[in-house]
Amino acid sequence: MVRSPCCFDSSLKKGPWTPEEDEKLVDYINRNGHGSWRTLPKLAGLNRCGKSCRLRWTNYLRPDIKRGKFSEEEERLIVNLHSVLGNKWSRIATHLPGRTDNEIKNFWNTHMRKKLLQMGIDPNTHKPRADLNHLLNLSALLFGNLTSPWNNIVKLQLADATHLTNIRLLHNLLQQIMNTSTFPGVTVSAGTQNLYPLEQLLNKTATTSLYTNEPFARSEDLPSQAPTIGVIDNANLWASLEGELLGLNMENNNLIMNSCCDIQTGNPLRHQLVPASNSSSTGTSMVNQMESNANPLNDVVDSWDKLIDDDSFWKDIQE
DNA sequence: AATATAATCAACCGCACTGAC
DNA sequence: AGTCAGTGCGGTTGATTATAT
Repeated sequence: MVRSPCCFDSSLKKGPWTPEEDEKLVDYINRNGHGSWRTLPKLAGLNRCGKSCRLRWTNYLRPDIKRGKFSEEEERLIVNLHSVLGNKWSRIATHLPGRTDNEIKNFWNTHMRKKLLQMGIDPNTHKPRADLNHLLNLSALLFGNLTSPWNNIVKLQLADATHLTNIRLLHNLLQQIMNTSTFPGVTVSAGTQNLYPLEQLLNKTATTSLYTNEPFARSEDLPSQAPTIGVIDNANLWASLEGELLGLNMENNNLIMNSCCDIQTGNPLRHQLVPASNSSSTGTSMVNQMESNANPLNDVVDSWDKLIDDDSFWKDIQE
């Protein structure tokens, strides 16, 4: 189509609006409504193109605009919405009363992108960052070791797990590991058996028995299940896995993640998060237990989507 | 205090979409 | 069905402000 001629009219003013111009625009719209944006500037006595007037009004002068810092709740909502809708700023804005698409876009590009990157999350895909260097750096967060190949349980210990970011990094790291049968950039010794991915990461060598003589972990061999995925049953420790992902605080200082895996496929069968003081236990309390043929950590990531308890939101994304 | 660099965000540009004719 | 005006949207720019050196 032919572009609006006002865009080429060099006699029209551009750049920042003066208070006088703002006043003229607000006065006019309050008295008459905006009507046709193209004709508005002339009627309002403004030497601007209609587009500029519309932008100024919708992004700045509208009376219902909420200004100031984004709340944590708004931040969470933006991340969740963005994970589903992508860069659909105007649609995201419909879920944040008083915020404009432009404001949300700016906020995303200047704050949230950076924040997610620091958390090890790709802001475009909302999945763990794939670059190897980052993942290798994460390994520095992990200490402890691989133990008990015989009972097929891998233990990780995370120092100072009070730091939410570390927990998220751990989740993301594990997801990356579970999705990777051959860890990128790490030499795998010749032979028919893959190294257990976690061991590759930590540059340890697998014992033969882990891969050849070990019975598969079977669900019936494992402790009984907690009924709901993601719910940890000790409220004093942790409200829920979902809550953790959305920023609730953890109060314990050390966690053990027990990960029971199918030794043939490497797929995790379930995970337990238990405080370090209970590390000797493989019991069922204080536990996030999962059983799934799919990667349960995918469920963790997917749960972000499910956290939006808003009918209009779901209607929106089904469109 | 002066300067350089980074962060912020209002505003612009141009393409896409919609509805009237 | 095609054209066009009006409007919406998302990416980008660049002026301003904040922070670091």
